[in-house]
Amino acid sequence: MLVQEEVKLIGSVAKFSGIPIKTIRYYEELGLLKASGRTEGGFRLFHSDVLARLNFIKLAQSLGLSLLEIKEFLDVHDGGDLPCEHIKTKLKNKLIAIDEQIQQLLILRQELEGLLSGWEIIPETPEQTICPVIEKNLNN
Amino acid sequence: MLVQEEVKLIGSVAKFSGIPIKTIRYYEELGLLKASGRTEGGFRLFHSDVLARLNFIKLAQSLGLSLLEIKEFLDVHDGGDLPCEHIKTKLKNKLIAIDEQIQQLLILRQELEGLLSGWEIIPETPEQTICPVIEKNLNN
DNA sequence: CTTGACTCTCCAGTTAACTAGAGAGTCTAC
DNA sequence: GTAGACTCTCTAGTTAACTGGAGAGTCAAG
Repeated sequence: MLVQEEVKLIGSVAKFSGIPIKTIRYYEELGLLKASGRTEGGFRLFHSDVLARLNFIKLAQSLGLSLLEIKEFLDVHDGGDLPCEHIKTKLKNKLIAIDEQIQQLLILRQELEGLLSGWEIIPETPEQTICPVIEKNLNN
Repeated sequence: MLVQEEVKLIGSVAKFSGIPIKTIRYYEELGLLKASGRTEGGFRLFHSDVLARLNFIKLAQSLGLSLLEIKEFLDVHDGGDLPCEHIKTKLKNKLIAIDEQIQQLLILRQELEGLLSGWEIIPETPEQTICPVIEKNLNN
């Protein structure tokens, strides 16, 4: 296999992941990340699987998970002997929360689409129309 | 009709909406809310449609909109003569963002479900199994 | 007209998640 | 062996969205 133990400095990781150096260090400080080692002089060394980790963090974060929640999942991944039952419950709750979130997003989506289509109907009324909108959001 | 001009003090609004007094005042300060008036002595008076407004804020917020974004929508609702074209674009972008968010939520949902079902397979292994999980999240 | 619950403003503190800057050391390429 | 780019730690600042407390005024019931 071509799997080479590729090792990167923090700047390189930042570049590849699109996440600022400072943020990476911050994540390390929080325990979301670990450098695989240091150079003689103290520079952090990461191997490239940290990129996947950072991606996961980004994804999870974009979905509204806090860094703390994310850390919990990652800690489990890292094979600590954590209270599995506890985590499992959390996972289940998260699943439910996600379902709710999806439902509400669908609702909002529909509303916004309604508003937009309402707008589209009047294609070129120069400057007269005052946006009639959003009312709908308030009637439920 | 039975529409009575019901007027509430802030404490009552807080109670009905489940939103703390301080937060309501904070929202007013940000311009998300307006009191319909004040008593002689300076107590805020709200009529009850503020509850719908607060609900909308809560919903939108739970979906990841910032108070600023929410304010923009509410401002339009309140009939200011705002740059409609601009808001329209924002709305469209928000729609797209919501779609993406839904997609990613579905992905994460699936992943989490996979993890959970993996767990469920082993119903009663006393204390031996170390959670094998989340790995999947890191392999993409 | 007093008491107790409620509200006011103002100011300061909190949490999460960064972000900026100083001052100093490290690495590498010439 | 030095210049320029990179990295280090440490401290402190920032933004969003609250939250808490002090000190004082208001309201409604008895």
